[in-house]
Amino acid sequence: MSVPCICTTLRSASRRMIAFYDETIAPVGVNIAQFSLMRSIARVEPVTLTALGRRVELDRSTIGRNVRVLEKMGLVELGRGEDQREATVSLTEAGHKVLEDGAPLWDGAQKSLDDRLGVEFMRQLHDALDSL
Amino acid sequence: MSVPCICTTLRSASRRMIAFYDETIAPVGVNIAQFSLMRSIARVEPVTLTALGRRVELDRSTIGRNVRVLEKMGLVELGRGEDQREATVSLTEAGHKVLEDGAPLWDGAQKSLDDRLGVEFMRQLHDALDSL
DNA sequence: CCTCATCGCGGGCATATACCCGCACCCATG
DNA sequence: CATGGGTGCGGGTATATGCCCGCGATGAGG
Repeated sequence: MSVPCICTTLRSASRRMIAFYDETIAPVGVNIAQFSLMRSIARVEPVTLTALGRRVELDRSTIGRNVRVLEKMGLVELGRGEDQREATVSLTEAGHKVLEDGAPLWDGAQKSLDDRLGVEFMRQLHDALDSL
Repeated sequence: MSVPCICTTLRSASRRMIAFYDETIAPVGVNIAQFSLMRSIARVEPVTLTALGRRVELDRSTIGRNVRVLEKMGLVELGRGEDQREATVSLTEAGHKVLEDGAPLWDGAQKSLDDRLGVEFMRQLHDALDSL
């Protein structure tokens, strides 16, 4: 009866981890969701909102809104694809700089978790979460 | 380099699991966050917002807002504690009914995951997430 | 009995996220 | 070349969540 469902446990763990990573990455001025999205953009820029959404498994409208916040921060710029319907996103120089500066912080967070819980454990957890 | 951090993986898994549970529990008219919160309330009602927040590790203001949504839905009712500052929450009859009706759905979701991934795997995953 | 630090809340602000609607654009078919 | 189905987006709506500020209630000291 008192056993919470895996969903609740997962949500809770997710919130804790987000807080941890947000704090870690804060010095460069973005949160982990933004940093993560920017990393995804960097891999395929320029990319349309829909394509990006499919890659990161987020609703297109979510991508659109999150990207607009990054645009206001001057970290990404929007453009037009050949297809006039498409809106494309690319990182600005400032955006690339944020990724560069954030990388060591991000690595540090990852490493501190690996140290605390073990690389093998983290790898297995990673695989387990992907299989859900 | 292409290895996403555990945080991203966790957030992604969390979103998928929320979608799955939301769909499962939808017939009773609430989402998994609300259902989960109501289960927590049921265990200790009546309870103050702050105390509830501490129990479920959510910010008090988040609790307040989420509870107000449930109140508008007629599933919980707010009251005053002896301490005039305190706002207390309890489930209404309708609220208890939702928990009752939702329980088998919730169990079904849990079971389908256990069947697909194995009880032992789920237990380990659960423990792993709690340790984060 | 009167401060003053503390505590509990509501409300403001910002982001993340999903779903739905309507508009504009593209292209294959007739 | 005209039309209609499909596609990409923006905007509206709603929930979840955190942080911060200010107000009112409490209670420990003086």
